Amino acid sequence: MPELPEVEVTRLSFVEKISGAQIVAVTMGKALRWPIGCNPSELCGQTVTAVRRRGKYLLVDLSGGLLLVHLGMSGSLSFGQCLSALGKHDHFEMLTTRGTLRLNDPRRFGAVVFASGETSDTAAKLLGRLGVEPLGDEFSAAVFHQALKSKKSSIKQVLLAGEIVVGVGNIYASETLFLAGIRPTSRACTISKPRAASLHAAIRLVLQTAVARGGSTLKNFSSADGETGHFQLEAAVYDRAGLPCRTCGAPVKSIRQGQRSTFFCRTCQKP
DNA sequence: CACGGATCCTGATGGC
DNA sequence: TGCCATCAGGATCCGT
Repeated sequence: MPELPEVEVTRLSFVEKISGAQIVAVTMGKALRWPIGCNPSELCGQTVTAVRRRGKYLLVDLSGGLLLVHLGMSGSLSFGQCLSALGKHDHFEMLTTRGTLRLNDPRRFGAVVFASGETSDTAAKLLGRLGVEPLGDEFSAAVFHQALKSKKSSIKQVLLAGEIVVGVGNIYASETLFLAGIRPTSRACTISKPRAASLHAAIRLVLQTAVARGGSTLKNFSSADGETGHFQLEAAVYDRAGLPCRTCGAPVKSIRQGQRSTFFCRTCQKP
């Protein structure tokens, strides 16, 4: 499931294998979030030239356009020699000369959209408002702090919105704010420069570590309970309501912000 | 225009 | 066991 690190790890898992492949057939299952925006047969004969990532979107470059793939809340991609029939939640399948790309997405919040080019209206509508890449050079502490000044809503909501920086999902929003010692309810515009710098560092550290770990999310780690050899990646606050803060022992608080759960420590995270 | 809330959909889980 | 309510890692759209 799809936080930025998992999207990136998914990309890395098949980009080399699929690049150069020619599309042979495309099959659609039930409707995803948006229509694909072309006749699937138009994809046949096109060549996959690359697979890139922008935020949580995968950009599958074709000889005659590109496919924007989003995994939503519950989507996952597989690439290989698919011999089995389409499953109940397989809603997109692309047979190529090098293997088959499949999207499995029970909740169908994901999408596969064809765009004629990266600057087309279709692509611009989906990618145009995205903030900077958290692991790229453009994401500096100074620019981050400056951007936060213009946002009146809570810092947690600002992180989730992805208009300043992409890739911080609901889990990592709580975790990075804990690492930075910032209360999730603080208005973004009130965050001082040194605190913005702490948050900037926390975002890069957490996302970098997750990518290096193969995209495994904190959620998956905590549900893989029992003897973990991966203690260092256990959530500090996420999904730990009422449990003792790992730093100070105070019970972790749970609130809701914009219909999403937020977890934090009242002692360690200052407004 | 910036913000907060409703919304898309299915499945897992917990209370009664 | 079943039935119902609630919640789930996302992001757009709509009303104020």
